[in-house]
Amino acid sequence: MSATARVPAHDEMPAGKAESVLAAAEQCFLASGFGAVSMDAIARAAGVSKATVYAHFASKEALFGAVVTRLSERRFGGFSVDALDPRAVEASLTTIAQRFLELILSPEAIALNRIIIGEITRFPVLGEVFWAAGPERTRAQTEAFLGRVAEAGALAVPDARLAAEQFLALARGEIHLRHLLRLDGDIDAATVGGAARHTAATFLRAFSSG
Amino acid sequence: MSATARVPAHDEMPAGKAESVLAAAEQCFLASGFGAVSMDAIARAAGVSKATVYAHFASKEALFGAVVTRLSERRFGGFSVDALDPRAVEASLTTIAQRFLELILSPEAIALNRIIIGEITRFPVLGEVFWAAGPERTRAQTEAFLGRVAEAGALAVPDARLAAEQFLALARGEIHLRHLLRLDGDIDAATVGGAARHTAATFLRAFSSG
DNA sequence: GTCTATACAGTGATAGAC
DNA sequence: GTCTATCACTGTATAGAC
Repeated sequence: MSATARVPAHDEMPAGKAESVLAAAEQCFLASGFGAVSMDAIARAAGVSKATVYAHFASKEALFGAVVTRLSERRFGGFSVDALDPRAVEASLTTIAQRFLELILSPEAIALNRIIIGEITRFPVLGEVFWAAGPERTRAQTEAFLGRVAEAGALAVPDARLAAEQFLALARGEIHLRHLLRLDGDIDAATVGGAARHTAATFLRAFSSG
Repeated sequence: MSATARVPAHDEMPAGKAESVLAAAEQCFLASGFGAVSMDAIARAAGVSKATVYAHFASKEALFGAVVTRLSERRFGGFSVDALDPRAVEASLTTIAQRFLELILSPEAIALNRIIIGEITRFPVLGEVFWAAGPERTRAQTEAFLGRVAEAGALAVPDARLAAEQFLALARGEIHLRHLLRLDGDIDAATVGGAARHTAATFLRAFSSG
């Protein structure tokens, strides 16, 4: 055995060791959850010693919280439907459903959702963090869009918030739970497109102004 | 079954220690998940020694699998909508949505769902067990009911399977995820009733035969 | 701050007496 | 089958050198 220190291959970011610990912890936790990952494994993946990990994060729980919070905000922060045309109702609704499905069915989002749900008893606050970054944001965006649609007179939407919840529930369908349970493989573009069209069609029938 | 009047010393465990281990493990796993529960804690809760636990279950994993399988089937086996009238569409759909919500939002079902999702990476087969006992069963029941409704001409349902999925997705809404994330307290009868009525009303607008 | 080495508690699982 | 006592191992967290 050589005494030379092993340098991790993809440590190209000059953001310091704290960042590399955080990145390594992200990958480990997403892959295996909280309980199955040891601080040794995280330190090894980050290319630092365990003492260095503890120099930046007080405990495994604190590190987990930091990882989940950052991941939630980074993952769902980009969802926006501001640019869609409220007069092309069916096309825009189909696009919203498709973007929503691609977001929540992405491997990273599914893995994040799994570990939060699984550890919610131990980390109750993470539920609120995740909700604010994810479902709350997508719902608010959709609600605002439906408000613009109603203003344009293209649909009859007496309660935009309820309608947005129902639209997203329809889009989520049973696919989301099937992915959480590992019953379906990776996302298929055709399947997502079909689900998005079914969602928009059913929603339109229920809320058409005629 | 003997006719002799032989009174056991303790009425607490009429079904033997294997059953009491299973019952204790159910409570422990539901309360804290897989990783946070030790075999010592289960043995203590069952009132037996750890060696007795291992005399009946080969490993912690095997015990966990037995618990989850039994719980899934016991919990969701009773869901049936055979007795509902397909001509009283709105009332029957509201009842289905209400029963469905009461089932999936019950504390036991939520806790079961949590630990399965959280440990699905370690126990992939449990996803199939849970799906067959829960979502698959409720969907098949609802689909059969919608088939009878379409036969009676009360609704236009070209694809009963898709319609059943959409109906249950609408019923699940965002409440289910909020409960999984511990964001809502125990179920409120008025809230469930309201959600069930909204579900039935929206579904009826989308699938009315007129 | 970062490393090596280690303290200390807790875990799953088993041996042997009864 | 059931118990008590114990094993081998892994985990988190820390002490002390540099």
